[in-house]
Formats: sequence, C-alpha cells, structure tokens
Amino acid sequence: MDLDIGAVASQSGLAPATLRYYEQRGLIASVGRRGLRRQYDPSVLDQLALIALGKVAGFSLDEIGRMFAPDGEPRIDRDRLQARADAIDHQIRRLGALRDGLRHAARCPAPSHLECPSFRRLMNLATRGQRSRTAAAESDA
Amino acid sequence: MDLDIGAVASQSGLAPATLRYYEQRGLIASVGRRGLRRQYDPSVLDQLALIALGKVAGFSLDEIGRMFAPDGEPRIDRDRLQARADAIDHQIRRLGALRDGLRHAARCPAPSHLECPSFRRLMNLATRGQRSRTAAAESDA
DNA sequence: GTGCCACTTAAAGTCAACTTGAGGTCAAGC
DNA sequence: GCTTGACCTCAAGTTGACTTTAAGTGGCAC
Repeated sequence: MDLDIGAVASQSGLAPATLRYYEQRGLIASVGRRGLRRQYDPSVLDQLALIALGKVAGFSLDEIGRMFAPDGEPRIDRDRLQARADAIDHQIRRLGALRDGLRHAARCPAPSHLECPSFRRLMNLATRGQRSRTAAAESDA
Repeated sequence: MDLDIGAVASQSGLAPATLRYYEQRGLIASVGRRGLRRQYDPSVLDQLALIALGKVAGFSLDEIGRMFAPDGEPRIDRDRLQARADAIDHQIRRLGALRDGLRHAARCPAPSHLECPSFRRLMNLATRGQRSRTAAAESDA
C-alpha cells in the first residue's frame, strides 16, 4: 500500500535526493522503512503538490514547512494566505506593465527606448519596488 | 559632470559593491577615475534602470549583459523580447490562478483543501510547468 | 548464495547575485 | 601635515534549494 521512495520520485517528478532533503527539512515524513528504504503514504503526493504550489506562490521551503502541522496536515494561516494573494496581485500588475514595456520595446523603432516617454512610464511602473527575488516574495514573508 | 560611484550608488539605490560587481560583469562601465575613485557618466543611471527592468523581467545578469552592445548602448534582440513578453503573459495567467487558489484556500472551510475540486483545479493550473525560479524565467533563456 | 542495483548516509559542491572582510590608498578638511 | 572616511582590490562568505560524491547496505532475481 505504501510507496517506495523511487515510486514517489517517479510519480512526483522529484529526485529521490530531493525527497530526502524535504524530509530532512521537515516538509514531508516517511511512514517507515523496508530494509533501508523509506516508505511513504500515497498522500505524500498531495503534500508534494501543495509544496510545489507554495513554491510557485513564492513561499520559501521554511515558510511552506510552517504551513503544515507536525503531522503533515495543512494548517494554513489564512491571513498569510490573503496577504500573499494580495502580493501576487501586485506582482501581476507589475508584470503586466513589464510585458507591455517589452512588447513596446520590441516594436518601437526609436533609436533608444530610454528616450521614449511611454517606455519610460512602463519601466517606472514595472520596476517600482523591485525587492522581490521570487515570483511574489515582496511582502513581509 | 561625471558622477562619483558614491553618487551613483545613492541615486540608484544600489550598493557601491554592487556597482563594482556589475562593472566586473561587464554590465556597466566607468569613464575613468579621480584618484582611485570610479567616475561614471550620468547615463549609467539609465543603464541601471534598464538592468533593473531586465531583472524584474526574469533575465539573468548574463542575459542582460548580452543585451547591451559593448559600448553600453542597448541593442536589444526584439524576438527575444517578444518571447519574454509572451512568457510573462503565461506567468501572469498562472499567477492569477494561484492568487485565486490562495484566496479560495483562505476562505474555504473544507477540512482539507485537497478534497475541494475547485481548489484542485486552480492548483493544477497554477503548478503547470513550474520550472521557473524567477518571476518569468520559464522560456528558453 | 551471490551479484546487482536502487537505495542509504554525511559531507561537500553548485549556482546566482551579491555581501563582507582584510588590508591598502588618497583627496580633502582641519 | 595629519587624520578621516570614502573609496580601492581581491578573496572569501552568504543564501536557498538542491545535486553530487563517496562509501556502504540489503532485498530480490537468478
């Protein structure tokens, strides 16, 4: 019934070493061993999907780890989620301006885009508050 | 007329060490020295803004460097720009799904979001093709 | 019963983009 | 003319998320 780490790896697309790393970081837990080999409950695949989601959302592994109760049940801080959603919303708007800026730059025949007022405006919009390293990590964390 | 590195640092918000690092990476160039101190043409501020823009767009410093002619004039590959704009568009859509998923998770009273079909759907949308480490770096590079 | 090979561990390596540290220089103000 | 402080160089350290390596183990097929 349980899954060998190899099975989890192939079904999740993650390397076994990554799974061990996640386990060491406390993000997932194995249910036991068969010989040396870690065995996982199939629900770990859902957990991994949730972890992937968190990563896309711009959470660090540490933050993601804190979103799970010790038993692996997602015990999510709703305020934090809302805050992150709002941050992503901002990011979306900035990326929208950026995309428009890039499209403009790709089309605009001006010798230097720096001289084009509409490009400068988009650029300002896009670069405002560029502290973020990941997709949407510009809020408190 | 030229700017001392300290002036460039304070006006750009970047640390002097970062400016030296950029210079070493070939992203910017100083016009000379006064004593030991690097002097920069004021246009370096525009270049730095462009670099910031590129970073927000998900380009690596290497890629950004390749977008400038050796003299610092932006000589931008329009196809690459279009491709990046399209990639950002995808990213925006995924982030939109993600934001909706997070908002749903924050509101939904279901014991486990994994059992909620609408959450699962949003999750699938958002996690599709999650190779990106930076905001919009999932295209060819 | 033995050989294979996917697993195991711990530690070290990688990558990008900086930051920090140690030890040195020099223009300007007092 | 001497101190000060912002600069200089070069090397090493940092961070996050892994990946790689080296040396070892054990279940399963034959």
